[in-house]
Amino acid sequence: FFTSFSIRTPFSQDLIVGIGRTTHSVFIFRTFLARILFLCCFGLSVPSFIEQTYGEVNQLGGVFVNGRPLPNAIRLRIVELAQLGIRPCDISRQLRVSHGCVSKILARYNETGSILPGAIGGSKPRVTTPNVVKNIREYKQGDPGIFAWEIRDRLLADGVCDKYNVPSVSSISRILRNKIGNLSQPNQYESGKHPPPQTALSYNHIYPYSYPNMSPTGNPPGVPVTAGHVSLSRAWPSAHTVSNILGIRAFMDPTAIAGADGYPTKMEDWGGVNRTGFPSSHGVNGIDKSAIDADIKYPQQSSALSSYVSACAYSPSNQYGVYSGPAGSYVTPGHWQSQGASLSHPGSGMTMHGGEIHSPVVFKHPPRDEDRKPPSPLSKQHHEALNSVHGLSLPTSSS
DNA sequence: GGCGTGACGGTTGAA
DNA sequence: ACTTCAACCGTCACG
Repeated sequence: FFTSFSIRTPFSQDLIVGIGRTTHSVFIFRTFLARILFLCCFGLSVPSFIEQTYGEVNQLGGVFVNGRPLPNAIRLRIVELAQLGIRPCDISRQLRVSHGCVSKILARYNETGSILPGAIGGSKPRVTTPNVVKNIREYKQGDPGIFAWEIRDRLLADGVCDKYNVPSVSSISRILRNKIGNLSQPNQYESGKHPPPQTALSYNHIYPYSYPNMSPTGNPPGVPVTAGHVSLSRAWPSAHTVSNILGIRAFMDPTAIAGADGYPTKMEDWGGVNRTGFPSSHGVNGIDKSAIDADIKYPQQSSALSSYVSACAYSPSNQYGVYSGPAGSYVTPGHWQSQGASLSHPGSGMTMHGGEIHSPVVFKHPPRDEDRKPPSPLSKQHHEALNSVHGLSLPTSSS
């Protein structure tokens, strides 16, 4: 079979050699080594070179970076072409992106109105926020014999949590064990003991961030620096307590008794834990740094895509690497800027213009029937318009 | 032949 | 500074 691979010099665009039948990392790697040798010969730094030139070629001859999202420009193009009535299979061939990817991007766009990929990496917002821990502590203080499942029920009943972000019973048990300690035991050993200074640290010693609902003292409103932090954490039972005999770490390890305030407030007071709750943290003002970064790293990208970029989850470094374009170089520097694409979202009826990268636009809208109807066959005018606008050579027959 | 879907190998970033 | 882990990615192959 044939394998396509790319050759790149630091001074030129990639040259795609051959027509791909399958991805063949060996050739990529061989080229990779050749590039390193090349650069070493010219005294260029390898690291900067490495970060720019990895990538693979798919069966269609398109270049992609495994694990990384397609550039926004390509994502935008996929949506544009779909709106012009081009079938996904034709888009796939035209842009040399796998049809699975085209399908996925279009499905996501129809659902969310955004062309952006989801948030990559990170962790789910924690459910054991300081407020939750505080309530758990109060429940435990009020009823030292309360069971974890009862606490869970009370968190729900009191509206502290909803069914989506209520901690599991095991989480509550862990909180009781590690962060609250055994409240049912009297703190008979507390008197006269002074805690290590580090136990009194507030959030901001470790998480010096400021959050909208966080007071300058590092304590969230409504979560005062209370007994759990001060008195409970400073109970140091003797080595002869049942807890110590049983080897419960919370009593032996000062760091395990940080108390509720030991939590970072970064994720506190999440309204919900579903993934769609993430976006605002990444892009409070719609198009955030991430999108801008992406544009910087993909100079071929269009500023017009901003209008497709909702404030959805999007990690700042979500896109990098080299998309030298597929073999056909369907994306060339400057092309996107110059196309002046004026595109309307089917649901929003908005018109897209270039140079509006800072405008936050959220396209979330209920899917409409006309959004999902099968595209009408391309008219000749459509073809001509598309060719003139995008510089694409579209197939004249639909299949 | 078109398309939805899941496995796969990969990246990312909070914990 | 490093590791872990669960999110995401696009490709590929299958039905």
